[in-house]
Amino acid sequence: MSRNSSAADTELLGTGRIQSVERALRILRAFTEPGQRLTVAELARRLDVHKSTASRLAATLVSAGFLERGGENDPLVLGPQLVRLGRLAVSGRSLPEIARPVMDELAAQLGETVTLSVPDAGQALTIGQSEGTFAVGLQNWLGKRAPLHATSDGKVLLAFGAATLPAGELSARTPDTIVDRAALDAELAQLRERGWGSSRGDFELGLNGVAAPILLPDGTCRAALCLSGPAYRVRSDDLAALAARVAFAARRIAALLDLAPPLPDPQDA
Amino acid sequence: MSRNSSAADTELLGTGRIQSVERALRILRAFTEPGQRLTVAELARRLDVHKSTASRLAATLVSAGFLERGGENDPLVLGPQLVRLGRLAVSGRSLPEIARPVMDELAAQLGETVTLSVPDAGQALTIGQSEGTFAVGLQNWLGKRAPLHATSDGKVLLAFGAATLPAGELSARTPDTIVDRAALDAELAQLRERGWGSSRGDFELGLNGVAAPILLPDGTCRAALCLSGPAYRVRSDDLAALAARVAFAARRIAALLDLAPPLPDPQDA
DNA sequence: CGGATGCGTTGCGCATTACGCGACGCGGTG
DNA sequence: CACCGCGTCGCGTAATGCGCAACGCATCCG
Repeated sequence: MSRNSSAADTELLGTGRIQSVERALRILRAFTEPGQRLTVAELARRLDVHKSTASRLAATLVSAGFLERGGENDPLVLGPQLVRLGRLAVSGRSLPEIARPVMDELAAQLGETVTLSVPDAGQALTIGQSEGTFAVGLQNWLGKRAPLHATSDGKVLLAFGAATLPAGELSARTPDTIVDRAALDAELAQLRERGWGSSRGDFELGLNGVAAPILLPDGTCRAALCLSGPAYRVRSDDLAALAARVAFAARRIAALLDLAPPLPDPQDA
Repeated sequence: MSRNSSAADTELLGTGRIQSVERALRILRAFTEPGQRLTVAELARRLDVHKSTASRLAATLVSAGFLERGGENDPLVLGPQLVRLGRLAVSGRSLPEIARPVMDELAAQLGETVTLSVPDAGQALTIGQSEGTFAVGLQNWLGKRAPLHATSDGKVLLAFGAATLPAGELSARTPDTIVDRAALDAELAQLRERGWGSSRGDFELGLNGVAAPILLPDGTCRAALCLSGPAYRVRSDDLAALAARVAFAARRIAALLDLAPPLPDPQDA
């Protein structure tokens, strides 16, 4: 019998991996949209296996709570067990790991590169980056630092008290960099008011960006989520609209962070 | 060969379920604590299979991103794929489903019954319930309604604007029920201030409760999370401490809710 | 009304595949 | 250095999961 001899089965399974399990997991991974419903036949097509195989895989996943069906037959949705495990999986993961899926989604939707920064040694340290879809875009900035007063994310970190400006002169990266502390304070006040920060060529000419804070429930700022791209795509007129999307994603990440620890220490009443 | 002939394998697999997949999923379900790390040998023991089998199952789960290992070998933790799927799984689930795991955890920790209520027709409708561990406790209240002014969750819904009191006299469920509207308003104001509500025998003599709001990011109140029990266990002196736990769990649920929809509608810049 | 299409499930029989076994390499401990 | 426990890897076997096809059930349409 040739069984499932179809070409290379997408990714030929390496040493010591179990076929049926890989297929089951590929069923789970087939879900990409929230609230998505997939039929057995559809899954069979995607996995390139027989209906019956997909049916049995699905039945197994359902009985373990990883999938769920609305009625007796037909629609498959992600199950409650995944809610539980998702909650657990978030714990013990670092901020960039938690933020990654959301950042990827945002970068894919808007096409521009998204970065995640935290304060470090008086600068903004980039600890996460999701590439956009354009050929022209932000270089790899992971692990690099940028001045707080000349970037959108740096300004956010300043405005929300996550970072403080080192003493001394404010260096001028470009002619448009804000070097006057009073002017900077005014911009930070406005930033705090509207909830997001921007940068228009003040770090590098032709580079624009918007950033929003990732706020913990107690109001402290944990990091800044930033979207940047060339000024001819990330236009000044669009900054507000983009900022809304970035701020939304930032709140989503904050919500994920809030899930991290379980309920508080076990001391009863 | 007897293969894995060990007794009944916990739950004997029904019709058309796939053994290896079930085992793989049982590995995932073995994780119950946040940040938990399990070794291959430990998993083999729990599943009652040979080390090599557990190793192969784990390898498959790792290669699909459902598990992850710190170093080359050794520690297994839940993987990033579960973070992604957990986020998706939350979407399209109803509030009680989302809240369930958190409520169960709280009920198990404190021993008392936890309920979830939303406003409905001028009353508080209970849409979720996790039983406590004591023999004496709240009866099944699912689907039932209670007056807004005489319960802790009802007061929360009132105070946070999720519900409005129907016109007319406030009925006295017990001698301790607040029937004076001015007195009620005063209590609601205080409730809003401190963030949680209580009820001491004003719904039923001997029954105490504390409740906290489940607040959406925009500040609106979606539901109330309530813990209740007999007054000799849920003592007046302990209400504040209990309320802190309930409020914490409520915020956790709110965070889960905030994950529900994906990023906003696809309209680009 | 009934043939046709597409869905999901179940029984069957075969051989693929996943299993248990044991060997090996490693790291920590007495 | 022997010992233990860990994780992985070949091997050979047979148990198991697969494809096949038949069935029941909806929906659609001539």
